[in-house]
Amino acid sequence: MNVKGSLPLLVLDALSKGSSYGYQIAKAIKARSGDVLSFQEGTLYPALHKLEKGGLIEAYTVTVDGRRRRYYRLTEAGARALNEERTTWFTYVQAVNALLGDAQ
Amino acid sequence: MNVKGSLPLLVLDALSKGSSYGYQIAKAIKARSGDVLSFQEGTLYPALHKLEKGGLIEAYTVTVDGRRRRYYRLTEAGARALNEERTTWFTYVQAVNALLGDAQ
DNA sequence: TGACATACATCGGAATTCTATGTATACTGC
DNA sequence: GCAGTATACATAGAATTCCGATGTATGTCA
Repeated sequence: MNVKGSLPLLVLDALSKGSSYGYQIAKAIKARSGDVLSFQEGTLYPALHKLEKGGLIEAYTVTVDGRRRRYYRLTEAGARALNEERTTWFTYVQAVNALLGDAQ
Repeated sequence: MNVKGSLPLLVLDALSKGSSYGYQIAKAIKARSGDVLSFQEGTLYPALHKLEKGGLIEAYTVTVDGRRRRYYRLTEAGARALNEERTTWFTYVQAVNALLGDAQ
């Protein structure tokens, strides 16, 4: 299950903890969320390309054991966007929880 | 701003507090959330039709002051769906917040 | 009479995600 | 040696969700 719109936030957050690459980001989000969050490759790679085009992340290629990895790191603009998206997220969640009676 | 996917939950929740109609539901969600949540009519009405087709809500028409209102009430299936969606929502939010470090 | 609010509805487009598929390499077990 | 699985990237097509625009119609207030 995924709420549409939260992937960029999760990717930016993941990269704020250190550079990483698509396959690893996907595994990390899935594992660290106890399988609650699980984005498919067909979702993740286009999202990474879009963030790169928007200048929020930048890429460099590394070959490890014959396999090519496309590492991404957060740009300054990406760090700012992360802060904004975090704020937006918490504001939204708080609003929904208030309507739901916040019974949890 | 809206996180896609949360509208059915918000509509079912609104109707769990009493029967209402589209225009009023939209106003209520917007007002009660302090303008944080705001769904347009082009979004809300199709969503109501879909929930009705799915048997989660049922409609009856009332005319007040010459204006027709299409009231909706929650069905039993709708009440069950609301409980499920609430649980799903809180599970999802908890997972995202955990990844974000829950700094709020 | 004109502006605004109420109340419904649909159409077209944009954005996001999933499923499926394809390419290529490395490792493990048989 | 070969099959299966994991790693690692990518794209195409379809479904879903939402918004903006537009349309219809009525009531109220200045």
